[in-house]
Amino acid sequence: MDRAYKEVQQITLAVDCIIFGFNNNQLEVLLIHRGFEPEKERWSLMGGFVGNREDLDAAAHRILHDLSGLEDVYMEQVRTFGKADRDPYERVVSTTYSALILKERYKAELIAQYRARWFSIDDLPNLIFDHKQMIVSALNRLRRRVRTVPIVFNLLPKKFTLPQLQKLYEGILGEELDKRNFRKKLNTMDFLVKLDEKDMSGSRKGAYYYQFDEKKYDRDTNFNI
Amino acid sequence: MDRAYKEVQQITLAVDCIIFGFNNNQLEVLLIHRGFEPEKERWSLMGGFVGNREDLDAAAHRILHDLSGLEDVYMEQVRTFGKADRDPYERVVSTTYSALILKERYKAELIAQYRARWFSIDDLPNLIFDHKQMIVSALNRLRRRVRTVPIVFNLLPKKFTLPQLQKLYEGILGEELDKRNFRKKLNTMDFLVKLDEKDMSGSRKGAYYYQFDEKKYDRDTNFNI
DNA sequence: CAATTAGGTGTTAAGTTAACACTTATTTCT
DNA sequence: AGAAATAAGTGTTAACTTAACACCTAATTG
Repeated sequence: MDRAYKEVQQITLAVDCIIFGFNNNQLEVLLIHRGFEPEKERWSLMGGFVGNREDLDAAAHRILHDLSGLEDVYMEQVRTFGKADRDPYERVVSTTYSALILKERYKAELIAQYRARWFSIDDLPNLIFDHKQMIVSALNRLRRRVRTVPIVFNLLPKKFTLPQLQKLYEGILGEELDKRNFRKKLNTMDFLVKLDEKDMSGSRKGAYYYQFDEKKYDRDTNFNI
Repeated sequence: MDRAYKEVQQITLAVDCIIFGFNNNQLEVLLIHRGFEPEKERWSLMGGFVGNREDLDAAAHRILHDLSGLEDVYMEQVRTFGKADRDPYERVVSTTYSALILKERYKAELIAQYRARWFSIDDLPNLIFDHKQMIVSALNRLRRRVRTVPIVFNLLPKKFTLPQLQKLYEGILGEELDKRNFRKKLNTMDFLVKLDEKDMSGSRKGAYYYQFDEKKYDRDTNFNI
C-alpha cells in the first residue's frame, strides 16, 4: 500500500452495531456473549474491524451480515467513540451503527453459534468497554429520529396492526401514549394503508392490518409523531 | 506498541474542523487555502491526524488550537466520513467536529500564516474531497441544535444585543424571524439577563446589552427557539 | 345468552405559534 | 431649534397543535 501521508500513525478502526428489535411488546437489543478471552463471559455488541479498502458503511453491513445472516438492513451511523483507553487491550476507535431488524428474520442458528441473546433495553447486562454508552447514545438518537422519519416500520412485519405500532412507539420512547391521539395523528398520514384483513391473534375482536406505503410517503414526506 | 488484535489492518484517522463564526450579520466558516500539493490552490477545512495515544476529542482540540491559537472552544462531534476513496491520495477516515468561535478571538496573524479566510455559508468556494458535504452536515446539525440548546452564545461576545442575537439565529437557520415573537420567547427565559448599558454603535437609539447567565440556565434548562 | 376482552372512535380545553403596526430614543441635517 | 431619519422596542388576536378524557363494538368463552 502506498501512503501519501507517510509519517502519520495509523489506528485500528472498528464498527459496533446496536441491533434493535421489537419483541414481546418491548424494544430489545441483540448482544453476544463472549465465550473467549479477553473479557470472557461478558456481553458485548456485535462488532468487527474495518478493512483498509472498505467503505465504513460497507463494513457495518458486512459485520451485521456475518453475525446475523441479514442483508438490506436499515442502518444509520450514530457516532464515533475515540477515547484512547476505551479498549484496554489496544487502541481502537469505534464507529457505532444502529440497525433496525425484524426479529423473525434473524436466523435462529446464529443465536446459538454466537451465544447471542435479546435484552430489553431497560434490563441490560454487564457490558464490555463503553458498549453501554454506545447503546444509550443509539437509543437517544432513535428516540429523536422516530418522531420525524418513518423508520419504525423496519422493526415490524409488512403487515402490522395499530396496537402493535403504538406498543412499539411506547417501547422506543419509554412512555405511554394516548390511544386516541396516536391514532388520530396516524390517520392524517396517507401512506399508512388499512387492509381488509384482521389479525385475530391478539384479541377476540381482532385488529385491522395496516401497511406502510413507501411510494405514497415519497410523494408527501411529512411525518411527525 | 503491543497489539492485541494482531492480524487487523490499521487506517489513517483524521479530524476535520468546521469552524463557525458570526461576522457581518452572517454565519461564516473558516477555511484554509492550500498553498501546497496535493490539491494546491484549493480550499479545505482545518484538519489533522489523530495520534495513536490521543483521545479523538483531544485531537480535535489540538488541531483547532494549532491552527487558530484558540483554547476552550465549544466543539461537538458531527459524524465520521469513511468512504474508501474519499481522499484519493490515501485511505483516510475522518471524523468531523463543529466548533463555534468568536471571530475577535481568532488570532489575525494565523489567518496570514495559513492563508485562511472566512466564507459566508451560502457562498462557499470549491473545496477538496468531501469537505463541502462535511460543512453541510455540520450546518444541518447546528440548525437542529440551536433550537434546543443555548450554544449560540459561543458565537457572540459576553455582552450582546437582541438585534445581534436575532441576526445570528437568522444566519444559522437561513430564514427571517419575526422580531416580536423572537423577543417574546427570549423574555420567558430567565437566564438572559438585561444590563443597564446600551450598545450605541448600531443605531441612534442604541440597543440594550444582554448576558447569558449559565448558572441560572443550569437551574432551569428549558430552551426552545 | 351473559361475561369478558381488546379494538375502535370525537370533542373540548389549554397551550403554542404566526401574523401584524405603531411608538420611542437618539442623532444628523438644515 | 426643530424636522427628518433610523433602528429599537412593545401587545393582541387568530390559527393551529397538543393533551385530556369515556364509551361502544366485535368476537370468543363459559
